[in-house]
Amino acid sequence: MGAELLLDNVGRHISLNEEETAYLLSLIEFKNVERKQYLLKPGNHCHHTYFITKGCMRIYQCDSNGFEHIAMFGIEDWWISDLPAFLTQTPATHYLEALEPTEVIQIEKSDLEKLYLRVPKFERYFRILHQNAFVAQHQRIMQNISMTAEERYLFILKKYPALEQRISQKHMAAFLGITPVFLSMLRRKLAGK
Amino acid sequence: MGAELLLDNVGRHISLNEEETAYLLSLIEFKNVERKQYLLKPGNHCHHTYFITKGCMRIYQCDSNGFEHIAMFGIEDWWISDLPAFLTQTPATHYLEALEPTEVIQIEKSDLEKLYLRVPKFERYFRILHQNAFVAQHQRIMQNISMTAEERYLFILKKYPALEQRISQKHMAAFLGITPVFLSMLRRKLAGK
DNA sequence: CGTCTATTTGAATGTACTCAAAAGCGGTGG
DNA sequence: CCACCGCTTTTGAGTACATTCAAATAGACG
Repeated sequence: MGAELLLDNVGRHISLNEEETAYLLSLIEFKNVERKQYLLKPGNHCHHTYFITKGCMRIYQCDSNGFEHIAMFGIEDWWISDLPAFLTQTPATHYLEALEPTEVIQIEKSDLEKLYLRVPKFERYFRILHQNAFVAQHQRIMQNISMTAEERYLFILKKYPALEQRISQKHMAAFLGITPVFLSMLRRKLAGK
Repeated sequence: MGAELLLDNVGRHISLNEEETAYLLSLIEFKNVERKQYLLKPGNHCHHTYFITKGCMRIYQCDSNGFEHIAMFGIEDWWISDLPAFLTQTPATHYLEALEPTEVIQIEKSDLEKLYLRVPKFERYFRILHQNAFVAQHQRIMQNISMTAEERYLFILKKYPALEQRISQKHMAAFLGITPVFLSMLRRKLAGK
C-alpha cells in the first residue's frame, strides 16, 4: 500500500507515536486515477489535497485563448492540489489531471484541520513542506525573470533528468512558458551540437 | 515601537498569552537600516530573518552579466529574508537592501528554533505565512509563463497601486524580468491611450 | 553648479510566437 | 494485421515581443 510512502515522508520531518499514526491513517483515503482522468476542474469545490504514491499528475490553468499553462508536475512522494482553492475553500481555478495511471492518498480539508488540532506536530510538518516549496518556487521565479527559454530548458533537464521520459514536449513547453513549436526548434538547435 | 505591528500580525493567525508574548519579545531585536544599506550580501552567513515595521526593502540576485533580478520587495508588515540561505544556513546568494530608511525586527535562526519548541503555535503561524507566500508566488509564476511584460506590468499596477510611487522604474523592470529600456517603451505606449 | 544615476529615444538585432502544412506516432476498429 | 483517425512533433516563412548599443535628456543629491 501507499500509506508507507506517506508515513515515510512524514517521518522525515516529525516523529509520530502509534496513536498519532493511527489517527492520521483514519483520516486518509486511497484513490486511483486513470490516465487523462481529472481529480479537479475549474469551478469545482476543492475538498481534498493529495499525496501521490504512484504515477504522475499535472496541475494547470487555461487562459482566455484556450492555452494551457502548467503550474507544476507531481510524482511519487509529492503533495499536489489547487492550493489557493483548497486553502480558502473557493471554487477551483486549476485542472488536476493524471498523466499516468496514478494512485493518491487524499485528505479532506476539515480532517486536515482536525489533524492540526489533535496532532499539532503536523503544523510543523506542513510548515517545513511549504518552506521547501517556497524555496523551489523562488528558484523558478528567478529563472523565469533572468533566463532565456533555452537556458531554462537545459536547467530542468539537468535537475530532473527522468522527467523527459515521462512527459510530452507539449507539456514541457506549457511548463516552461513557451509554445511547443518553439521548444521543438530549440531541441533541433541543441541536437546540432 | 514596531513590536506592536509584529504582535498584531502574529495575532491575526494565533493567540498568545502574556508569557508567550514576553518570550517572543525576549528573542527579537530592533534594527534600523539606512537607505542603500545592506542587511545581507552574497557569501554572508544569514543569521536572521526580518520583519519590516517601517520602510521598504528589496531582495535580489546578480547574474553572471551583472544584471540585477529582484525576487521580491518587502514593506511594512512583511517578513523578508534570503530564505534558502536562512533555512539551510548556507552562504547567502541574495542582496537584501533597504530602498528607504527602514526599521526591522530581527530574529536569529537558533532563537526561532527555540521559539518553535517552546511555543509550538509558531509552527502554525509560519505554516500559514508560508502557505500564503506559496499562493502569491504561484500566481507570479503563472503570470510569468502566460502573460506578456505589458500584461504583467498592468497587473502589478492594479494589485499594488502604491508601489509605483515607492520604487524606481529600474527596480520595477528588474522585478518584472525586463530591461528598464523596454519598460520605458511600454509606458510611453500605454500613456498614448 | 556639477556629478551621478535614472529615464527616454532611436535603430538594429535576437528571441519567441503565429499561421500553415507536413510528417510521425499511438490507439482503435475492421 | 492493416488502415484510419486524432494528436504530437517538425518544418518554414512571416511577425511581434523584447534586448542591445549608443546617445540624449531629465532628476536627485551634495
